[in-house]
Amino acid sequence: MVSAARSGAGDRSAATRAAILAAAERLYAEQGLAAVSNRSVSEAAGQGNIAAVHYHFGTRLDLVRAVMARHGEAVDLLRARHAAEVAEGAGLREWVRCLVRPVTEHLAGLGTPSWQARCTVQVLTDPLTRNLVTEEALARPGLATVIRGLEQRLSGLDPGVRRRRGGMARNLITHTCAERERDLADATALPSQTWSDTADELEDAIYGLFTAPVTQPLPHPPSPTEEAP
Amino acid sequence: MVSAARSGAGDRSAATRAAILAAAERLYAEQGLAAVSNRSVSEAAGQGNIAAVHYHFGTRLDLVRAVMARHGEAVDLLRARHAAEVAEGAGLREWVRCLVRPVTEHLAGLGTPSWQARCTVQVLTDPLTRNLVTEEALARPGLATVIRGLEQRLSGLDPGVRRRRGGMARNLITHTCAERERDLADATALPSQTWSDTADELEDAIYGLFTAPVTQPLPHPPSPTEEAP
DNA sequence: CGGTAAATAAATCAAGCGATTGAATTAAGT
DNA sequence: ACTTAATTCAATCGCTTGATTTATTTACCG
Repeated sequence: MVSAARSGAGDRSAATRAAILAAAERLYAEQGLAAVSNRSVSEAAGQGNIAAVHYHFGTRLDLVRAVMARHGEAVDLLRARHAAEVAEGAGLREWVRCLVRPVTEHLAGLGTPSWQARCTVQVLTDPLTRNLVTEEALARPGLATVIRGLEQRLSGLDPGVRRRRGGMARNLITHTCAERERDLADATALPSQTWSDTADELEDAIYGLFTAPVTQPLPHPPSPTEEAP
Repeated sequence: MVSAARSGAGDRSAATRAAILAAAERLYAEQGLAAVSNRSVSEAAGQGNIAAVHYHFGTRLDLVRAVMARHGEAVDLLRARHAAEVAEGAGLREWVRCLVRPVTEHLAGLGTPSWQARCTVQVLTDPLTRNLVTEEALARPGLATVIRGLEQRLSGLDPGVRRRRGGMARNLITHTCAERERDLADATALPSQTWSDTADELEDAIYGLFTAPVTQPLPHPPSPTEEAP
C-alpha cells in the first residue's frame, strides 16, 4: 500500500502525509476522536480524495498512532536534554522541571494556534486509544530517565503513594496544557500568560503535590461506605 | 411527548427513564460519548424500541443533561452538609476535605462497579458537552459555599494563581476518581484501596497543591519560545 | 520519449445513524 | 366494560460512515 517509495516521488507523498496528520490533529482536538471520520480528515487535508487516509495510513487506529508519534519523539528529546543538564546533584524541583518544561517548550515552539495538547487529551480519553498512548510514552528513554531521577528524590514516599502521585502529575500536565492551549487559541485579547509562565505554575503545583505530607489511612473501619451523621 | 403523566402510569415511565439513564451512563463511560448511539442506549436499557430515548428525553444533548443531573444534586447536598460541619474556625485542610469527600462518598454509595466518574470525564472531555457540565456545576449552592470557604483560606494567593490552582484541583478530583473507578471495576483481585483512602490521598495532594510556594515569573525575556543550549 | 509505479481520484458496498411516523399495547378513570 | 391517554413497538426516510475496488493522473528513470 505505501512506504514512501523508491524515489523522489516521496516528496509529494510526504507532503500529503504531513497535511493529513496536521488536519487530523486539528479535527481531533476540535471535535473529539470519535466524531471525526477519515473522510473529513482527507477533505480537510485538501485531498479531494476521500480515501487518502486509507491509502497513506491504513486504518483509523494507525492514523491516530501516527498523529501521536509526531510529537512524541521531539518532546522526549527535550526531556533527555533537560535530564542531562540537571545531572547529579539535582533536587526534586529540578527533576519536576524536567517533567514539565519539555512539554511546554514543545508547545511554545508550535506557535499559536496549536492543537497538540488538546488532541492528546482526546486520544487519552477515548477508551479505544487510551492504552495506545500511555504504552508508547512509557517506552521513551528520556521519560524513563526523568522518572528514575524523580523516584530517587522521592525514595521516602510509600511506593503506592508515589506511583499515584505520579499519575496525578501526569494528569495535571496534560490537562493544564490543554486548557492553556484552548485559552491561547480562543484569545481575542492579548495573551496574558506565556507557556513559560504556565510551566512555572505547573512546577509549583507538582512540587507541592509531591512534597505534601501523607495522611496515614486508618485501618478499615467496619463499613467504609457509610458513616453516621 | 412526555412529563410523567397524570396518574400512576408514571411508575412505568419512571422505571424506563431510570433504566435508560443507567444504560446511557454505563455506555458513555465504557465507549465515550460520541461512540454511543441513542439506539444502543435504548437497546441496552432493555427497550426493544429504538426510539425510547427520543420519546423520554428528546435529543441526544437532553439525554446527556439528564444523565449528568442525576448525581449532581446528591453530591451537592453532601457538599452542603460537609460545609455546615466545618463551620467557622476551619482551616484550609477542612475546606479541601469539603471539596473531595462529597465526591468519593457519593461514589462509594453507588457500589461496584459504578460508571459515574468515568462518564463525567467523557462528558467533560467531549467538546460539544464540556460547557454544559461546568455551567451546571457552578450553579450548585453547596459548591459555591465551599469555594467561598477555600478562597478565604487562600486570600494570600494571587487571584490568577488561585483560580488556576482551583482548576487543577478540579482536574485532580475528576480524573483521579475516574481512574480509581476503573481500577475498581477491572479488579480481578481484592480491592486494595477504599474510596476513603483515595479521598485521603486526594486531600493530601490538593492541600500540597494549594500551599505550594509560588514562583514569581520573570518579566518576559525577548523570546519566550527559544533559549540557547 | 515511453515505460512504470506511485499517488490521486471516483465510484461502489453494506451497515449504522438520528429522527420521525403511525400502529399496537398497556393500564388507569369512570 | 369502555373510553382515553401514556407508553411501547415496528417501519421508514435521507444521510454518513469505513472499507474496497477500479480508473485516471502524475512524475521519475532509463
